[in-house]
Amino acid sequence: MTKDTKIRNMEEFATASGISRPTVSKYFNNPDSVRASTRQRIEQALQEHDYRPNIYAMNQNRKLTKNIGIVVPYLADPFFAEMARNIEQRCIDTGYRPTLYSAHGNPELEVEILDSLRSMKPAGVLMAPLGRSSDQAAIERFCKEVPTVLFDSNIPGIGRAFIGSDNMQSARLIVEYLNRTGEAPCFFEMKNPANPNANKRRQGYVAAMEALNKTPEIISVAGEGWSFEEIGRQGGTKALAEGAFRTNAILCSNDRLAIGFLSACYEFGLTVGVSEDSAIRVAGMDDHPFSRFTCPSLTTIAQDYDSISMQTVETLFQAIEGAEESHKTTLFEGKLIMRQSA
Amino acid sequence: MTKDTKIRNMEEFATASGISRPTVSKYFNNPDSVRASTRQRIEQALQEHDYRPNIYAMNQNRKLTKNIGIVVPYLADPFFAEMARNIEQRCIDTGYRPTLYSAHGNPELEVEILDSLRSMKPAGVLMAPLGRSSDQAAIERFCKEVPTVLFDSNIPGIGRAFIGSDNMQSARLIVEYLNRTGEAPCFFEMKNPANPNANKRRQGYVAAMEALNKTPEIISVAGEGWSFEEIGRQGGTKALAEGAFRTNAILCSNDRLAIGFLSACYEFGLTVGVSEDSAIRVAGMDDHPFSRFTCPSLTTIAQDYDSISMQTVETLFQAIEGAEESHKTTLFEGKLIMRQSA
DNA sequence: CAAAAAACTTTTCGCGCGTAAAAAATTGGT
DNA sequence: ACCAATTTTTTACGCGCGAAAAGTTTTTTG
Repeated sequence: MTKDTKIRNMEEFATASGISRPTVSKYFNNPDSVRASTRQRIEQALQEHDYRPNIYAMNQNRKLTKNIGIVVPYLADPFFAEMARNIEQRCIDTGYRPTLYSAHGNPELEVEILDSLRSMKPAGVLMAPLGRSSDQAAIERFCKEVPTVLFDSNIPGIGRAFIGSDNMQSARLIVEYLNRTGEAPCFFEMKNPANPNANKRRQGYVAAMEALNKTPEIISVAGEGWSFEEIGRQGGTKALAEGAFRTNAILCSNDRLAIGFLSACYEFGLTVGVSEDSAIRVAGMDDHPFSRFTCPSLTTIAQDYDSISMQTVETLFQAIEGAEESHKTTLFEGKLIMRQSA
Repeated sequence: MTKDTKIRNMEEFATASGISRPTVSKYFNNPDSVRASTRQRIEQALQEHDYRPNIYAMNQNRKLTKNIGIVVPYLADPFFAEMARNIEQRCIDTGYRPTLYSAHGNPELEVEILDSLRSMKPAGVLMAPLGRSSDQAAIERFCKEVPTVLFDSNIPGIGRAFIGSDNMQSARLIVEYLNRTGEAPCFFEMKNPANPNANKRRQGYVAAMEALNKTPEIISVAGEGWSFEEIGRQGGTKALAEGAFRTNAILCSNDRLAIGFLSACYEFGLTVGVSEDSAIRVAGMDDHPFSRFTCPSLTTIAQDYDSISMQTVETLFQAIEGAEESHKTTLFEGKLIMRQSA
């Protein structure tokens, strides 16, 4: 890499590579749009002079930028961190520039992110909304201006598409497993869940229990925000003290809640697990990255991270290219992950 | 909010607000740089017409943008997610636009992020490098072009400043505590730690042990990458099977490793805790967000998240304004968090 | 109240690139 | 080697704003 002549702009770079500036511009817009021989000359000059177009000047006049916004509700939750990593990489591989935003559990920040996003004219946005607390009107307005694909948490009718997990199927799967291997489970959840998946899961639990001719037993605990572990621990402690559980199997609405509940069980002196000498079985949902390492390791339903993220970005790219307005919903099935807790 | 006349650019907005365009421009550059009466008129017009300057046109000509880059090594680690959240908010409050990047444990991606960052001409960058695997030359080059403050993980001599934890002090604190309340601890770590803090912690452990006239016992386990829990679990299982620990107190190099080690203890049938009937005591370092919820809850050393993030952004803003070239290192003391595991 | 200082307006220029239209060059097929 | 199709060059314009200079108004100071 020889950096003899410093390139200041595209004009100079075009001169240095012996190509006209508009053609170079065309190349940066889409390398395949120029003849192979031309592309080679540009790419060779690129190695010699390490020039990069000014992104601000580029995006100022382009009708559509190559930017993709990724919005998640709570980045300190490793589930979303993993998801974001996955999605980011796919965007980069397709030649786009992803930018990651987290609402940090705050609806107002979520709207601010959308405003900020609007002003950077993204080609599209991938968004997992906060859910119940979201400013739905604001999100709807945004989705009308920018092609947006929702994932993880649905807001019916908003955005170009929704990709998520089949919570009904997942709940049925784990309920049937627990019932087959012991007592049918009680359902442990937050009273006012932030995430709409929680409601689907409760419905799935009830449906699955009724199909088995068992009475659903739901324990809803108080708590706001995204500190699910703490809510699970406090609510679990209270519920255990009150003897609220009618069976010895507990299905938690999600893994983070389950992690907190496990902590409550431990403090309560209850041994958790599948084995004969255990007092209680606990299962979660999501296959959170840390669930493998709880004590005991957590039996759960794994969401299909890869499929969800792939489908999410592909759907967005379709929406960017062709202007489909259909609002499809795609759900992926969960897989049973059998570990030691249930 | 009346949106009668659609504002397309600053010219139109200036006309609508009865102020000249350069003054409006000045306002957006720094609201305090215009007279109070003018500011009021602009802000009133802002409410009536909801205009936002084109960020691309803005940044094209500004020598320094209002962008701040935040680079972390691994976002799926809740420690960095928390840190990022904290730092992000502080930047926004100061009127800057932070953008978050994660190297996802990949040194090449880390360099790509730096390249991408360069082309967006940020006012400054806050970076926690990957550590040992980082392309130090590339980072050094970057730091010479853009004011950069390093945090969490130091690369000596690079960047405007480094802000982190006092690992030596932290290690001494926990070693003394463990020694005072039972047997002196063995040190459990990764053989080739990605993060340079690990080395400081080992040094701190050795120094503290020697000060107590005890022989340091270090168990280093194999494993690459950022799957610390899995490395801790596998390495822990192996070490336990081999009877590698000379005392019944184990100090893990960080909480994630400790979480994996706890999992190994559980599978091994060892009861962990401070109580008389426990077989082994386990402690970690970092006060990871999940450490409160392990079984048993993890005794650890808390890093001072708030102080570190505050000092980090303040140092950067000082570096942006005044051109100090001193490269200060600031370390914050850790606090002992006594829980049930040790 | 006059002079000095500060804030504002007007004018003009340029940033680095996208884009469009017309002219010129290259390519491929026969 | 010739014509048509494709690609590239030339030319020209505009995007939305920052910035500098010079003139004008307002505010502050003594």
